[in-house]
Parts: sequence; C-alpha cells; structure tokens
Amino acid sequence: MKRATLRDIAQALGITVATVSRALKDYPDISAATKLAVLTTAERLHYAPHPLAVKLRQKAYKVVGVVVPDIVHPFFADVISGIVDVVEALGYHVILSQSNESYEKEIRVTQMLQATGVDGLLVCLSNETVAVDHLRALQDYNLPVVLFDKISSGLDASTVVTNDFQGAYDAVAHLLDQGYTRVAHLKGPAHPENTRQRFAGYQAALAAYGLPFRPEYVLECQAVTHAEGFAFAQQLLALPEPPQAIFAVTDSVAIGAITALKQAGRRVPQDVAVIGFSDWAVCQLLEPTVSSVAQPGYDIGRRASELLLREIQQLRDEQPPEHSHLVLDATVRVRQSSQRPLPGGA
Amino acid sequence: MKRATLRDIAQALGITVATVSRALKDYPDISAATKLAVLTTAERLHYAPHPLAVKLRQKAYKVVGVVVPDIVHPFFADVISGIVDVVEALGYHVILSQSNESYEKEIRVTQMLQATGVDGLLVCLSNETVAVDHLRALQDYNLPVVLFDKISSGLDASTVVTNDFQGAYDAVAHLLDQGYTRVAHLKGPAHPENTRQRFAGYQAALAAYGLPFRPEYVLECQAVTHAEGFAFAQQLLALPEPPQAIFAVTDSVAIGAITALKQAGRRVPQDVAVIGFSDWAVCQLLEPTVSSVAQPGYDIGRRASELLLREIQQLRDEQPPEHSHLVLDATVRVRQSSQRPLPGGA
DNA sequence: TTTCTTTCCGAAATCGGTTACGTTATCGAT
DNA sequence: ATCGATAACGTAACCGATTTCGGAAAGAAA
Repeated sequence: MKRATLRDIAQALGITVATVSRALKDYPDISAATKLAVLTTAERLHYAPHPLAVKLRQKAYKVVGVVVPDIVHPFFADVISGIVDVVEALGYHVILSQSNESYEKEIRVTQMLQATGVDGLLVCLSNETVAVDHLRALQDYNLPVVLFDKISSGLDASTVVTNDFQGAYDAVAHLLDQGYTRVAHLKGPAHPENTRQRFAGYQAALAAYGLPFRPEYVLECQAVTHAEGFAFAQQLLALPEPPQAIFAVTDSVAIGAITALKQAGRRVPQDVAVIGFSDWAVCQLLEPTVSSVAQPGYDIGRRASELLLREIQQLRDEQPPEHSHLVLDATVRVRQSSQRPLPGGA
Repeated sequence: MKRATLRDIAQALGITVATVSRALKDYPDISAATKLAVLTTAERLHYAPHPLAVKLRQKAYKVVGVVVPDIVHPFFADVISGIVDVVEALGYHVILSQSNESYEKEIRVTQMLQATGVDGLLVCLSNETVAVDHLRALQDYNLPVVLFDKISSGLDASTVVTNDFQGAYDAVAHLLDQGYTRVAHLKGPAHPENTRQRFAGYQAALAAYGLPFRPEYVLECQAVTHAEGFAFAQQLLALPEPPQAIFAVTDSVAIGAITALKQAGRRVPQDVAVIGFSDWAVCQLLEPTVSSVAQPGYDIGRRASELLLREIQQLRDEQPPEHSHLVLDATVRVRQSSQRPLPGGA
C-alpha cells in the first residue's frame, strides 16, 4: 500500500492541498462541510502526515540523542529508561549511541548524531574524555547539550549527577555509627570526578567522627574490577592492624573483596563489614546480601531529559537557554554485609 | 551560529544551488575550478547538508526502530548493543522504545515509531502480546519488521531467536552425563514460546537418556522470580524422593532455588546440582558460581539488524523482501553449581 | 447601487536539498 | 557555413507538508 498524501485527498475532493491541510488542523476559516469531507476521505485513505515533511517545515526533529559509554551497564540502562519515558511523553524520540569509553568514538558519535539530526543531546562523558571541544562545537550550532553522571566543568551546560560525596559520606557514617573505627576505602582512579567525590566523602566522614585518616587503609583501583577488589582485600588483611570495615568504590570491587575475605576465613559482616556503591541487582542475591549506595539512575535520566527539553523549548522561543546543575541524593541500602552483630547477640 | 545552506554557498559564489549540490557530490559535469571554489567556501561556512531535506528527497529515514519489553533487562541491553553497533556502521541510527511488557503500550509505541518515521522495526514482543495485527498493519505500509527473542508465528516476518530447545537439552544432558537420574525442572509459564521450548528440551533430554518423565519433578513458575525459585525448591525437597539436580527456566529462579537449598542445609552442588538459563553476570559472582545457559544476546541483535537492513534495501530495489528464520545456539556455561563431585574425591 | 464585511478557499512561497532536462558556449569535423 | 559533440551550468520540478497573502462570492449596511 502506498502512503496517502495531502494531494491524494485534495485530488479526490477537487480542492487544494492548502485547504486540506487547514481542514485537518481545524482552522476556523474552513467550512464545516469541507472539514467533514476532508476528514472522512483522510480516514478512508488512511492518511498520516509525512514525518519528514512536517519536521523539515517545522525545523524540529523531535528527537534527542543519547550518548553513554556502555549501553549494557545496568546503571545506564536505568538512565536510558528514564530518558525514554520522559521524552516519549512529550512526543520526542530517543536515538541511542555508545562511546565504548573511547574519546575518539565519542567525538565520532556526537558528530554523527548532529549530522543525522537531533534537537538536543544527553551525554555521559567517556572516562577518556578530558577536552570537550566536540561538545562546545555542537552548542555553537544552537544544539543544547545536557551532561549527566560523568560531567565536565569545561562546558557551559546543564548537568545532572548523583551526590557521590553525600552517598559516600552516608555509607561511611553508617559504618562508623555502628562503632567501627578502622574503616578502609578501596577507591577508584584519580580521574573521573565521581570516584574522587566518593573518596572525599570517605575522608569527610572520618573527620566528622574525629577519626584519623590512615593512608594504609586506602588503596586505589585502576580497572575497578572484581579481581582488584579481591587482591586489595587480601592486601588489607595482611596489614598488622587490618580494618574492621571496607567501603568500596563500586559493587564489583566490594563483591571481589567479600570473596577474598571469605576465602581467607573471615566472616562478613561478623569479622569485616563491607559496603559497595551503585546498588546493582546482584547485591540482593548474594550471600550475605550486600549493602550498597543506590544511585538514582532512572531519576537522573528523567531530570536530565526535562532540562534538555526545557532548553530546546527556550531556543525555539528565542530565549537564552538557562542552565541548571542538579545533584540528586544517593541512598544507602543497608543489607547484611555491613550490619555489625550486636555485642550481646547470639 | 546559523547553519549554512546550499543557497549561502551559491550566493557567495554567484552560482545556483544545483551547481553547488553537484559540485559537492563530485558530479563529472562540473568544472574543476567550480568544484574547488564550492568546496573551499563550503568549508569556510562549515556547510553540512540538512538531514531532513536529504531524507525527504531520498525517502529514507536512515533510522530503525527498536521495541523491547524492558530496556533495563541485561539480555535486552546486550541485544540493543549489538543492534546499535551494526546499524551505525551502515549509517543508520537506532530509535529506542520499551513496551513494559504491555500489549497496549506495544501498539502505541509501534504506531508512534511509524508516525515519527523509521525505515524498519526490530521488535521483541511483550509477554502479553498474542495478536500481531498492529505489526501486520506496518508491513502493509511497506515497513519491514524483524522479530527477535519473543516472536510470533502469526506474522510473516524474519525472526531471530535463541535455540532454547537445544540450550535446555544441553543443560539437562550435562546433568545426566554426570550420572544424575532424578532431574527436576522449574519451568516457566505456558505462554511465551521460549519457556515451552526449554521444557521440551528438558523432556527430550530425559527421553534420549532413557529416563522416565516424572510429573512431580516439574513445577511451573508464573512470575519467574527469585521468590518462586525459593518456594518451589522447598517443595521439591519435601518430596519422598527429592531430585538430585534442578534445571531452572531462568537464573533468578535458579538462584532462588539455591538460596532455599542452602537454608535447608543442602550443599550445592554436593547434595543438589543446579543450573539456570540466561547466564546473567551475577552467576559468576555467587557462591557457588552458578552454571547457566548463555543466550547470544549481542549476536541476536547483530543478526536481526542485518536481516532488517537487507529487507530495507530490497524494498528500495523494488524486490520482494526475503524472510529468514535464524536460530542461534545457546551455550552451556558449566560452573560450580552443577558440577557433581567425583565419587572418589575429597 | 455601492461599499464594507465575512466566509471560505486558492496561489504561491517556503523548508533545504536532488535531479531530469534544457540551454549556452566552444571546438572540431564536414 | 553548418552540423554534431561535448563541457559546464542554469531552470524548474519535486519530496510533502505549512502558512502568508490575497481574492472571489455572498450577505449586510449605507
């Protein structure tokens, strides 16, 4: 079946496309009779406006581009889900791309998105990304960009992130509240701002509780993997005075550490308490269940989309786009791995 | 900055847009001098063709729509990743939508995708979906549709699925090969074809090894959750002659079962062996590590995209689109939970 | 009868490209 | 001088809609 156009309707009725167009959009200066005729033949021909023609005329793509380092990562899947729900509710669609944590590919992908036509971009920077000229170039062409999760201060754009500092602080405070005084941190690499914030939250909590910062309790992961958690936990156990609790920069590191602790004959949480970060679904399935800090992925996606759509609208209205910087709270989810047994307990 | 058009270049050089267009596309009947002039001023003005104008003229959106029940599900994230990689390599983009396992929303979403403009659709049906008229309607408008994972025989379309039968057969055969004779199956609900195939594979393996089918060893999950696995495992243990091994329709059910077994004082795999299906990442993190059947999600995405892009091309060439039906092998990943200890072992 | 409103619709420009077709200029061949 | 071929570019239709402007017809007011 060939798709019907305004011309088909017009020819069937012996009128012009202009009249048909206005009849379909319920303009006041079209008679009720013609409106009815147009509507019924439009129905009969299964007419639907051609999306490209409308968009070309309206100069609106009705599409936002999304760039994440890795679609498969559960956190990003959450974010994407939030984005899709918000933008679809406003008649927009989502074009998805991944940078594979590569700076080069991020550049390629953002340019492809601009070339293919989007009204705005939601970007989580790759770990490799330092310079953001490729994004500034997009802004120069009136393409609004909103950064989320992995952001950059080098770009004048709206941002939405998790409060990593507060999340880390709360996690460590949760440990300290239970009376632990020797709390280690398996931190992430220096670069992504997120992991630095988590480290800062760790330090701040120690300070707030009047505890000394002990450098030997802080080990820096590079790949942030299960294997690193495993190795570093063993290293901590080998200390003359091993820690009573561990705050890991990520769940995979935490789980690796728990595995190492168990293999070394330590019980979790009785001998060593552990808490991770990100609250992956696996945390609820492990034994013991793993405490973690939940990042509001879905909400990050929602809020970032809302900011972007607002900026898109402002640009259409010839207003200068306003930038906002949102910091969403992380939530400590206390499970078995970080619960200190009561002194008098069984 | 305003984006440059062909007219801007043409006016700057005192020629027409037609000449500029052809110069940029390196037509033979444009002089080298004009080509050079056009190219340099195009460069100077940062010219880029307007995507909508090109697409309207070419009647190609360069976009494929993807509908999955749930973006957050790791299997679908894998599939999507495969899709994105393939279609981007061919200059297409991916518009993503989710049906939330709702028939109504699936209809809405597919119609929205058609309305917004896509060259083809990759769809995994929701669990609720039985009728597929909404998809047949799309085909009637020359919009090719490829189904993957959850498919329907009611639609004349290409399909790409996991070989659930073979995967289940192999998983059960793996158990039987180790000498187990009493193997239970926690099966899925009747409707999705996938879980039926897994059940069939279970039965076929029993038959192939000359073992009787014992109805009391087969329990049917409805929600296919951790909790159901937990409950049904307890039920199996209460049998006068409990099974020696369990094949679960899904990893979450398998993990729930393992939890129940442990709580009942049974050791996995020494007392009861367990194997799941889907090979989620958590399988490698649990203790014991969980055996499972890996579905080739990324490959399903790749192959489905390839089929769709082929059909899109065939339609452009006025050829009748050929449909293919791909069945990709599942792979048993043997880990600790299903390894029977050697009789003479420690 | 003239003029002024309304009502209702068509003509045409526009969005930004692509491309079939036509035109002009130039040169060699006849 | 005439014809044909070729090179190089312009004209205009086209993709499918939207929207400004304007105009014909009919009725109302003068």
